[in-house]
Amino acid sequence: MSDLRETRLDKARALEALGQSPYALSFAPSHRTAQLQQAHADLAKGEERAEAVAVAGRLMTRRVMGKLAFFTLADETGPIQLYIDKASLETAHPHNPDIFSQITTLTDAGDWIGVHGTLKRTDRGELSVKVSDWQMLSKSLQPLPDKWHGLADVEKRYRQRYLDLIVSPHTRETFRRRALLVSTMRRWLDEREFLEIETPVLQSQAGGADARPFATHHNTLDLPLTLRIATELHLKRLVVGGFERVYELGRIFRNEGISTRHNPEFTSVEIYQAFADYHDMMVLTETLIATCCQAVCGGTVIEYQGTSIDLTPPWTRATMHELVQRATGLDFNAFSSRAQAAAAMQAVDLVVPEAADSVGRLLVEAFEQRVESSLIQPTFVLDYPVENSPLARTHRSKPGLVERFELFIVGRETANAFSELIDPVDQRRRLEAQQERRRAGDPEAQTVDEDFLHALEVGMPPTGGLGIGIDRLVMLLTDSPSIRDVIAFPLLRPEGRAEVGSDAMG
RNA sequence: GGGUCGCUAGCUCAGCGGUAGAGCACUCGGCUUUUAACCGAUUGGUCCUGAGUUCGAAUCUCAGGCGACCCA
Repeated sequence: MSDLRETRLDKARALEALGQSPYALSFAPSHRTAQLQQAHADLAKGEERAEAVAVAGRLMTRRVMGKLAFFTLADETGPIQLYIDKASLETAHPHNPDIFSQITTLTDAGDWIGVHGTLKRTDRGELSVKVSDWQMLSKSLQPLPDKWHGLADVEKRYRQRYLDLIVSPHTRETFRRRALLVSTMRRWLDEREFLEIETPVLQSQAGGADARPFATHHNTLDLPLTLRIATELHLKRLVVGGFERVYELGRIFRNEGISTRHNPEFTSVEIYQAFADYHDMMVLTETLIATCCQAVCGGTVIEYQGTSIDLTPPWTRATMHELVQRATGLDFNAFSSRAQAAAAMQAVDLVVPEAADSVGRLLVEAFEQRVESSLIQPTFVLDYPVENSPLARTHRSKPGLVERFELFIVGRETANAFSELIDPVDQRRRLEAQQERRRAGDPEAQTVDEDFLHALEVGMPPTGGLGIGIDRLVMLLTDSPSIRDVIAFPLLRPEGRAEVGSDAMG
């Protein structure tokens, strides 16, 4: 409503007329509110303490009653009450008899203000700053959302996240936890001598995952480019170069659908450790995630959407074959042809998609249909079919499989790791098979990256590699049902307002 | 891509074929211990957009927009 805005602009002009800018340059708080609450917890009801303090924050509520007013001021650490007494304010400002009416009429909920004063715990027990002076720091021209109900409109919470953050403590806590998780993870890796090295986001050839990329273009070079869909192939080049422990925690872009578990840009960490295999990476994964959980949640047993999740290592390890057999009764080791596997699947009411053109791919289908969503407690699923995993090393003892695991928690894929494929000849064969699938019409199949293959020919040590989806981990540790709850600014369709072109239809 | 639901005042919502409503916020008046302050008065609308049905549409129908959830 422009009336509300106009009223507030009038107040800003009134401040200027008084010689006070509605947009201050700076302010020097002596404390944050949480410090004061803690330091003066011993102050008794009705008592005052003459310590001079300065606090700054956003006005959240205002209660004016004649010659006394109570405001709630919140800084990032939380709220504190302002006790504004007309008589004592006037005593402190003998040359400005209007100071009380100025602070009560020129401020609104949403303004940033700074105050000086002393401490007082009111008769009702609320620690307050008894205000002796005040200053507008930034005049707000827009009303805050409903102070009691907050922002219920989910769309508005995502589109105007700043409002959501102002009124929703839970949202603020989610992003604090996200930051803590990321910093804990980096510290843990840094302490173990993993080097974080940044690899290119803009690439002439996207690789390292089965996914469709975003396309863009470099003008000066007149070069088509894509945004990365994984960091894998470049981090492996760094291992070839002699860095034995590397990682990168950063943004990945995949041109795919949007859902409660998918955002087109998301954050992953990929970690590579020379001389390690996928068993080592399992230990690393459960230790790292348990460490982060401990730091973020204060323990390793947490609640997610009403279900208790125990992240205390060690976690369950089971092969995909075992899990599928347990869930369906089908032993995929016994099938010698796709037709045989497909018939067996149909006999137990499993869907057999055309695109799943091998026993291995059907095994993955059966897993996704009957097992995945039931893996609530953390579970390492081991030993995937080779045709689904072109960058993983073939299994040391099981033909047709690779040394790969995926980690599932609350039915969601949360991490993915291999004993990396370092044999350049085998790698070329696998990528060429992918290229063939791509030609046959699979837009997610991988391409042959000649420079990557050259790097492998130069020589890569045996290496364990791991990728963890940070957003899904944050969802788990913040009890968030949607990925949009853990991404500050999730991708949304632009709000469509009546377009000029549509008028022509009238 | 399919299905279900939603969109009404700045915010939270009611109204479901017959004058557009409430609480909070805003504005004005009162109030020196409030904390969802209270009491009184006022103000505030492209009922998401467009078309249709109807004497009459926020309400019914169709199309579109945006979103949420479920399914693929």
